[in-house]
Amino acid sequence: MGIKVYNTLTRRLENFEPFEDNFVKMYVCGPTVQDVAHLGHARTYIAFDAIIRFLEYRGYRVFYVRNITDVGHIREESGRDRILEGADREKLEPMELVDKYMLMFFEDMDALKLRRPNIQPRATMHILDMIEMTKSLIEKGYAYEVDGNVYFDVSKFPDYGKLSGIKYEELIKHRIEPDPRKRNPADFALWKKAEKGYLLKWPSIWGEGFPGWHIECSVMSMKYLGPQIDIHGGGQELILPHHENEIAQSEAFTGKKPFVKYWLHTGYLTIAGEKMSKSLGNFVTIREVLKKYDADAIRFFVLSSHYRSNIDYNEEAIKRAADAIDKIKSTLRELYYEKEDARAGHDEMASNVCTEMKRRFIEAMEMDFNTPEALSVLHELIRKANAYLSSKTTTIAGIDAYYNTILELCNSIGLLQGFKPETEINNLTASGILQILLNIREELRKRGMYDLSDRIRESLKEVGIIIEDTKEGQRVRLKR
RNA sequence: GCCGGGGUGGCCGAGCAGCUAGGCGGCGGCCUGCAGAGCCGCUCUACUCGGGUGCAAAUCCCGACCCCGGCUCCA
Repeated sequence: MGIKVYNTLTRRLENFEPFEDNFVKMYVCGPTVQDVAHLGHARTYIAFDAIIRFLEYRGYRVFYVRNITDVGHIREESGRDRILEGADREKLEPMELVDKYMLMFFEDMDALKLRRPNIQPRATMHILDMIEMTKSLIEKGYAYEVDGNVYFDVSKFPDYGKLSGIKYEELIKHRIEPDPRKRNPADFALWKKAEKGYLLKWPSIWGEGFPGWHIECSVMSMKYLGPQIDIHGGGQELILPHHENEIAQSEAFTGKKPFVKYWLHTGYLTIAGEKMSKSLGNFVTIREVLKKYDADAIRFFVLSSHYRSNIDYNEEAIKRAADAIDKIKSTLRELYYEKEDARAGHDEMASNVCTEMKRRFIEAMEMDFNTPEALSVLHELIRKANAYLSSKTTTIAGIDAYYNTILELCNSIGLLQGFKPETEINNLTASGILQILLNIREELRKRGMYDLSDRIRESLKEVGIIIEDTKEGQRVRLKR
């Protein structure tokens, strides 16, 4: 059937067909590393991670670039630079600050078990490329220099607004006072002159300065992926002006359209209904959440909404996600245990159920990566697997079918990476002392000395080891 | 002001013309020494409001109301 994606550029669902067969060139806008990453960042990068993994699961090869923005960008209303503000705040050199938070960002991404990008280029390592591109845009007549600043002339690019749908009349009536040196209020900076005393600056033919915000993504995308790419992603707030400007610069520079075939944008992570953001101060950092919930729980939470919708973060929602993950693990564990007692032979029923569930899961994911629907199929599969276990008519083939299908589908969107009940269990039972306790407890239960056997169960629970009594004997697992 | 995206059962959240979404919570039953886990059933024909077009509308059209976001740094 093939994958369909919603393209912000056309505002409709399109068949996904990369420029080159099964090779996908993908760029996602990375963070400005001036502070600790929060759950809003996690939302976007997890969503794209699931998309990438699913594409790979379906046989695509994905070359993934995500940048690091380590050049400060001036906030027009305050005239201040975010990285310099951070450096002031923490009494660090600007590059020292950037290094610190970049490394922390990498740690967070790893802790969330995200597939690493093939390249994570830093803006500061591409200043020369940005200067070159800016020069070329001036030569081609798309940009002009005034007093050490270079602006892109929006009037020279008639396609401007095609991504965001903004109209020219709207564009020129800005809400904040535009720089009077611009020819047109809609023009945006490619290069800014550094005022005296400004720390982050580089020499150029226009004098000392620093690049405009948008140029870095154009440069790094084209440098590592070529003039035209398949997918460019980011949060919805980047559509205008960031992505709109990227299109203008890049297409003006190469003359090739489209710069990006499919534009994908994620919804916001909200908290109490409002967008989580640095400036509102209503953020929760990734590492804070990771102290209480693991990567799977956070991922499940994110994927239980569609990537284009907003998700509201609250304790209850993430708790539910963590419970859902536990439930899946518990079923996998049961399947693992049951395999020992299962009969040999074929199991057409089980295998048919698994094939059908897998088909429906893939179908949901192929429809613009509908993870909530895919997860509902996964839930159904779990329920069917549990019912199968209850039926007591299990075969090794049937157990394998359920076990492998569940794990395969989870892995296809990055859930339960590396999960192995056998190692989890072996590690536990490998402990000789635990085994002795279990043996004693079994004996006590045979003799009906439940007060003592329950005490052992309770005490082990206190140290994080859960014992569950079943007809087949005691089962052990670790508390979350 | 202009431009987007929304309003679905107690809560979360898919569906976007006809076919049980799913989860959580609650209730009842089964299983169990108890606990846990699980199974079965019910809660559940719910879709902001008012018109309209269809044999048929949560889904399409028109009009209200409300929420969130972009137009300023932002994933």
